[in-house]
Amino acid sequence: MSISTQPVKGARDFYPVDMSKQNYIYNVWRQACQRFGYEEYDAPILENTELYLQKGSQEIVDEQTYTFTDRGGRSLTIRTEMTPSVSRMVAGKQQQLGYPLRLFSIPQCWRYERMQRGRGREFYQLNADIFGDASLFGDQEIIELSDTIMQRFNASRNMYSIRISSRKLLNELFELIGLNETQSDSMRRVIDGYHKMDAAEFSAKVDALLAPNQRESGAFQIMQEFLQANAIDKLPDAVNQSPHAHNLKALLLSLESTGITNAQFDPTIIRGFDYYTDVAFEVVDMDPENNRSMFGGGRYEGLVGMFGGDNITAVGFGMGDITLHNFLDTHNLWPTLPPATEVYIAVIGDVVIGAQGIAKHLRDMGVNTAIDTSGRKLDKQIKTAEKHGIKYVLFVGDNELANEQFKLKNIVDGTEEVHGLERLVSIIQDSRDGN
RNA sequence: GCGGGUGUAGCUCAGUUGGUUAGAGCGUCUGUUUGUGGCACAGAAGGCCGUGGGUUCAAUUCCCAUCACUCGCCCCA
Repeated sequence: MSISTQPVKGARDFYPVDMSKQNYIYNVWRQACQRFGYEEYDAPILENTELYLQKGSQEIVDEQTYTFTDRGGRSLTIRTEMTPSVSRMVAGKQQQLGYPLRLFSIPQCWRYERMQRGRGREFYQLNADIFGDASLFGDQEIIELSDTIMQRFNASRNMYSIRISSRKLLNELFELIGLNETQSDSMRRVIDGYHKMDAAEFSAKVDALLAPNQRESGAFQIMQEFLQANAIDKLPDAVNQSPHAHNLKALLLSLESTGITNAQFDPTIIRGFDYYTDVAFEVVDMDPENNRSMFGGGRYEGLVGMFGGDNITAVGFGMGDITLHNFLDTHNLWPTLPPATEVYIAVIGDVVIGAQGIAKHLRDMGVNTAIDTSGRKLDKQIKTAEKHGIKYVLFVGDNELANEQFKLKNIVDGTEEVHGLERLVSIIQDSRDGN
């Protein structure tokens, strides 16, 4: 019985080809965030389990996390998301950090999920947040950053849609029709599944959670009217003039004025996380084959305050790499990602030491260079270069070393050129931005 | 938690209505080619047919169990 070559269930191996895709994603994320003035941070992958137990979410910790007891008897949990950690960090140095504080990170996270398409257990998730800016401009900026990232992945506006809602508006509505805490929770769940049910099922579920007097006072009609509002100006009269509705209108207007034409009000946006308190949004893939919510975020006002000290409002979003992979796959948006190695030196005969000198020379001139010291036959050396996707092979033998003229072969188009090293380096440099 | 599918060569998969030495393509290695890959030709290596049990003269094939992988539903802080 031999040891399995498979990674742990739900975990991922990144061979070089996969890693270059990951790095492409990380680079787009990082550059977009930095362009908006966000600073990178990181936190440990392990946290005290209590960090995730704040909302009485024992069940979630038990069933969907990697939790274990360490040698010191502490209960630790591998992070399932970054928001609790970053809130902890901000709370820990809240007097020293300047506000508004813009932070981003690309953490590896783990959830003990049941496996299915588009859902592994290990994932990487961009997290970007603004702390200490309560204005609507913060919400706007976070959504604009999300959108910019989609644009940088070469998505066009008909490929995705930004759906925006407001917890506070929803709560106002619940209050208006007289729902208590329990009823509100149930109602949120019904709304969350609104698109998956037909009218009869919906009315049955709503009826089930309403008290008779609420039913008579027209609560059902108001809910229905609200959920059918596919634009912000179609809200029911009852909440149409509320300050939260005004905020949403202002937000949508300002987004549109920055060119984001694919943002719209969507009353069914709930977000699974219950720490969101106000504006919440989701970015949805419009492809009929992959029509699903990809990522989202919103404002959360209570997390930093949990650690004692002052509360600090925050707005942010999280974007996972797996759903992004699906998006780039279905819309065919992956660019060609050449390997970092630019030149592969094929050694002819017994001149490895001389060839190493050439390799050093190339490296000193800024060319990423690998050398074949295997002593294998020339055709095998070329084949290895091809297999690794390396564009150029440089041949080094006795003659070349003697007269300092080298043959550079372009494996992609088969052309060959013989020059001195300086000239060859400039050819390589010229080809970098081209193909 | 519920339901479906699949386990045969490094990879993708055939196949055996139960019967001697188990098949293909791709890949790998060798050679044609002792200084030039992709094409072609010739050859080679590589399999407890997932694991355990049962039926049988005989099981990779049929039956049961088990494990692994996989897809969908539920869930998704």
